[in-house]
Amino acid sequence: MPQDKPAAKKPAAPRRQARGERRIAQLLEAAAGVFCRNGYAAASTNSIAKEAGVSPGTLYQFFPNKEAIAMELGGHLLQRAREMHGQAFLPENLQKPLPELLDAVLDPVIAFCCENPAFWALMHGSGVPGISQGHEALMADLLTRVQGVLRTFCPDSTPAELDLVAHMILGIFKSSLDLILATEGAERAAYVAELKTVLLRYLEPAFTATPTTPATH
Amino acid sequence: MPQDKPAAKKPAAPRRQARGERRIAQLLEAAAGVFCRNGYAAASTNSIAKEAGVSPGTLYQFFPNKEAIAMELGGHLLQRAREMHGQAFLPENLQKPLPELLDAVLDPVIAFCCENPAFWALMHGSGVPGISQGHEALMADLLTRVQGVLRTFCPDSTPAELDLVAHMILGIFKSSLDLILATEGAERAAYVAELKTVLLRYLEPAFTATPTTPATH
Amino acid sequence: MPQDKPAAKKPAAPRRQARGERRIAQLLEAAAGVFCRNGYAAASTNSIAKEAGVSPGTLYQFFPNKEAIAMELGGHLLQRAREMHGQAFLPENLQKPLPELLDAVLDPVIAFCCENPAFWALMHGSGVPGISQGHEALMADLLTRVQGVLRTFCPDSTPAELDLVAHMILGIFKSSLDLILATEGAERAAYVAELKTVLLRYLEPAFTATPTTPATH
Amino acid sequence: MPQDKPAAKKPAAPRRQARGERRIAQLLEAAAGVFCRNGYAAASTNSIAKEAGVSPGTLYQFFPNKEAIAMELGGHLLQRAREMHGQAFLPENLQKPLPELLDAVLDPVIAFCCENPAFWALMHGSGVPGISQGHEALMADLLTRVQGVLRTFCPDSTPAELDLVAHMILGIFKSSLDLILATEGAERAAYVAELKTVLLRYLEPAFTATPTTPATH
DNA sequence: TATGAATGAGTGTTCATTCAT
DNA sequence: TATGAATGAACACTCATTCAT
Repeated sequence: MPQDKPAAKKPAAPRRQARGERRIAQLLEAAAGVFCRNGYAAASTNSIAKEAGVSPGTLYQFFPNKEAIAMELGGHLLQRAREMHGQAFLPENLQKPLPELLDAVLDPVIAFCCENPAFWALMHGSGVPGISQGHEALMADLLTRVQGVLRTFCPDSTPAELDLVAHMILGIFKSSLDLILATEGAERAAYVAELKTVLLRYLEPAFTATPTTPATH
Repeated sequence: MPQDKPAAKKPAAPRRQARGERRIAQLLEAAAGVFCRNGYAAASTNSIAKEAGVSPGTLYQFFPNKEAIAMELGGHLLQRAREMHGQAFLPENLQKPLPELLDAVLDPVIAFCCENPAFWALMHGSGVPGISQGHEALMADLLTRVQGVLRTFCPDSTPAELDLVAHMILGIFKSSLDLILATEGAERAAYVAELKTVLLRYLEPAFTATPTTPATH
Repeated sequence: MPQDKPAAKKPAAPRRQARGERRIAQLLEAAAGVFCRNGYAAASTNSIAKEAGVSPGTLYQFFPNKEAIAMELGGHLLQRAREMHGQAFLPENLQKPLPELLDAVLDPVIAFCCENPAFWALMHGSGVPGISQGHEALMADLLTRVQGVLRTFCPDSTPAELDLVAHMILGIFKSSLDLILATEGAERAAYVAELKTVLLRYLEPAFTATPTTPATH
Repeated sequence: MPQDKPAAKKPAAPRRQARGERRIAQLLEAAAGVFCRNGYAAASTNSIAKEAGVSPGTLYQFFPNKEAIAMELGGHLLQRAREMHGQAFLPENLQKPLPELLDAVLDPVIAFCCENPAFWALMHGSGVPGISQGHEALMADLLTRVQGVLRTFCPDSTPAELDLVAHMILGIFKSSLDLILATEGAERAAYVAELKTVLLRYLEPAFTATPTTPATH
């Protein structure tokens, strides 16, 4: 994909685009704030423009419509989330015992969500098809990765079983994330720990049953 | 004045209201459908009226405003949900061993939510103060009940611990419900079973620790 | 006009119509109240029906539309007002000296307006063409009568002068009536007296200049 | 920062607003017309927008709601009316003999009302609280001023008498204004003259009784 | 006849989007 | 490029009027 990012060294007109890039970042930041506070549906493009300190017309110079803003924002975050998952699910992590594995996988993802609350706001019911698709793609990706991990420990499980368990894990993770994002400090840390406890206890039987003898539940 | 309102068999006036009652039911059903599909905010009163096959004016003959529709719908369901919880948490259930306890508590609640998908749609971010309050009250009630159960098994836990665990349980339940409601038939049953597995494994250590005489609070 | 009023002695079906007459009176009374409180424009037919204790459909069985209610009400009152004027402007009154003439003419009209506040409410800006016409006809009638009185005292005045003075008199009367209707008891009486003072002083020069030598202002 | 807002000659930004200012004037003019023709209540914002030749949305870019339009219109006019009263009731005017005093006070007020017919339309039953308050404040102010004038000429009157007479004067003025605004040219002039005659004759007795040293309140 | 449910055009207002400058 | 005025379809809601019973 050679035309994906202009390689940072084209001498022609990058100065012109610099302002545009800044504007876009400005607008996306404003959008993140407004989406976070009001949710996607209740966020008006005019209010995003105002938050960004520009006129509505300017906003539409960079984004064809409201959905595109959410897409761009969500896309960025999804991209970064995907990268994070790539790191979290490195083979070296997957060979650790379960508790360490959970730490290695969960901690960066939780940190990312805490630092980018708009991500979570957008993922939850933006109603934007593109976002939902992206979210679902991300979820599918995560699902695949989780299934991969599970498979290494329970190689005899049927795909349906793996899918089921992976969905449950993600569900537990998401609901815990709600609690985590709604709290701070020690309480937040307690929820993080509790999430790990839940997953540990849920998965322990399968994992400790020796990699050879997968648990059939 | 014995003929004022005594004849328990609908003497004269209610005949007129019969059509109205039917309309109200019709409108609530239509609203449930639209709320389910689009969420509360994106549901327009005109679309609800159209779905019910009546004109917007008719809708407003029975409901003073959009919020009232949600309140009526959500109120009924909240009420029934509360009743359900009352039955699910009967003392006789609470003395069963954990697996049976989970069955006794979860099954009716899950069944209720499956039969009333609009309930779940309304509870999630309707933005209607009355509904949100009702939902929070319901959640607080559930939380208290769950904590009560936990306390009988883990009488030494601190209130903060009980609160934490109760929140996690509810979170797990809610996220699983999303999966349950999104599926059908065997898959749904599998999710239900898996939810119980998760909770069982999560709570087993605490419950088996002290099968002592349950505290009566 | 033989079919105008059924002559009170037709044996056929007057019983049937009796209820209708009562309904009409009921509705008109309710309308008078609502018009008085809210004005014509802000009065809804439904609220009139409710005030009368009947359904909207019933109202429309007797009146083709909202305007007709105002017309009927205004018509009745206009009719009675006209009759009152007939009595107030009896020749015997017109020959009295000015103070007594003012008493004779003003007192019954003021009394009528105090007893029928809806009359005044309707006359002022109902916006109903028919009412406005009736009101204007009444005013024209009054104007003519006042001009007639003026002419007997100032026979040399031009029609334009008479018209001018008559309009002023009516204007003064109407604005005073607002004050009179807005007050009660002694204060109201004071306003009545003051109105007479104003008119007395305004008209005295013309009236006392002997009937033969009309004042030229 | 000397270039922040010093260059008293419209540096850059206000060019943009020029069109807006014109639109506001246009909309206010349209509103004045519609209010005049139909009254405030019956004037729809859409009809105002249409009269101004713009879309409803444009109207709402400059006014938050219908009431604000009336407030803007009425507020300006009330302000100017108050200023006019200030000039009309200058001490130098109040020491003139009654006929000149009436000219000095009435002429500018009448002229103002003739030039701004919307003022009168709005003052009469707009139902807008802000306007009604402003109108009542204006009337109270006028009342006080009139009472002040009266007191200088009739220092022995009781407050109740002054109030009564002042109310009558205002009432006469208002009803005459209706006639004045409903006519034009010579007829209008005749009504103006007649109004002065009425007030002159009404007040003469009191004023000629004691042309003593005016009280300074 | 009387009811009250039903209608639908209309109201004030919002907001994603476009356009003239 | 950036502005902010302009658009118009849509929304929540009202009310004079009609209709089925």
